Amino acid sequence: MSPRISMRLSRFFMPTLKETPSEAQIASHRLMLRAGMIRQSASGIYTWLPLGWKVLQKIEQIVREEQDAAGAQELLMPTIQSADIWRESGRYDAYGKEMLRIVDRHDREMLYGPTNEELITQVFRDNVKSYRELPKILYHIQWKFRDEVRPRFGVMRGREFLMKDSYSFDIDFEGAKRSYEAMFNAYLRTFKRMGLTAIPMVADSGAIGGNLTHEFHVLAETGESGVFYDVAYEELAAKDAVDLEALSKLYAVTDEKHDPNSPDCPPADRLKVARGIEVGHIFYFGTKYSKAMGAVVAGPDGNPVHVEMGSYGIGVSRLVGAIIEAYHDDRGIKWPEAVAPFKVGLVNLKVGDSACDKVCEDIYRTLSEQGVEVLYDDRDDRAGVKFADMDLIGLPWQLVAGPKGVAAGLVELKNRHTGEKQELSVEAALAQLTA
RNA sequence: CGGGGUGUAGCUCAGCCUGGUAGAGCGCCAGCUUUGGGAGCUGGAUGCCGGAGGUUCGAAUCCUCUCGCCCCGACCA
Repeated sequence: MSPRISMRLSRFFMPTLKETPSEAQIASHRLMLRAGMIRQSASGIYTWLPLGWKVLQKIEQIVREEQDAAGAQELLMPTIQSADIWRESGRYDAYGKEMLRIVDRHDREMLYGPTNEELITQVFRDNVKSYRELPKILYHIQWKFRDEVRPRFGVMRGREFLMKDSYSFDIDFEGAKRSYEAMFNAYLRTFKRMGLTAIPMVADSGAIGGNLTHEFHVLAETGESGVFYDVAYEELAAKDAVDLEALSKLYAVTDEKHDPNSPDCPPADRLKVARGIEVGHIFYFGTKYSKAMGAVVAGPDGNPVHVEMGSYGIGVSRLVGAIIEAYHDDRGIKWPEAVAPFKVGLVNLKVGDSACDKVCEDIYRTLSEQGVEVLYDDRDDRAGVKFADMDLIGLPWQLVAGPKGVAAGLVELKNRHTGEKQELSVEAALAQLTA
């Protein structure tokens, strides 16, 4: 069954809000509630309504495609895990109250996974025995739970969140480094496809252990952490083929690691100061888990080798908020086309007027048949309400048909990003939207 | 986990100090008018005033306990 790509607003479950719910502080949270994308179900836990769910799936799909393109293979691990494997790695006690612990009916200790290193290591060690099967990068996109003391900012800092996590397995450090670089590249491509400028920052490896690690921060005025980076980054990142070597030499750090006296720090006129939202984190951690959990393969000489591992996370649900932080104005969201829930919002200004109805129905059918996702506002409502809702939900294109224009054979096409409007024939509008 | 705030209609909030028949705007329903940027008029529905206990003739209002949510900090993808 092919997915329904278009929708009539009169039937679509999209409860928009004119006023801002008092619980929301930042733009993305406010707009997601107002646009009818999410509703909070408990602190830091959200229901994704149809509009939000569509965006989440678009983002997820881009992440998936870039992981696949980088040679990673998708699988799906469960949300609930046994405490046993976490005892093997030693993290069951080390992980604090952020871990949601559960007891089943047989009094077995379980937990809702905050991450999956243990589980993937178990799967790997039970099924891979030879270096010949390496390298491998396995990933899944699954809901995680971390019982944050203080959830906030809507889906940007929820307790339940959707995350893509990949795990690489290599026979030696050189291999692990290649895997790391493959993921590094995939991340740059992934965020770029979503219209985001994501800067890899030198990150503190902290408790995870390892010496290769980067955080990817999306630039947004409302970002939670301050970031400092070399202006040269922007020119390099704008190119299609990213020069990793050059890029990795540039200065880019979060505020807690910023050191103006460091010899690496560029002079003031080349140092950019901005705010960022962390949307990805990659790190190499060597044999930390393979040693603790006995993930061993036979090497070329027949002797057992502990595999070299790395893990690579992307906050998929957080990205929805991050993109809105980067793309909105005081009227609402301005989706980049790649992640927009629909490409076109078709506005019938006078439902019931036979000429308007006919033009809109024709456009709706034609675009849908050509694979263009359309949200058709066929509600019997006032123009102001329709324009306000369209601006709020932020579809990239608004195609407006009203009695005056239709009589002259014209419709209006508005670009949500630029605000630019053009009057043109139906044919010309369709041509532009299907190009 | 420390500090602060808040809970009254679907949403935003008033009422609480000083106890006495539960309110406004928006939204929703019906009708009329209106029709290119969140319309106007008329009529209507909607609340265990977060929960439990207490004081009182009488509690949204005072007291005690409790739960939820939000903000600041510490923590985090």
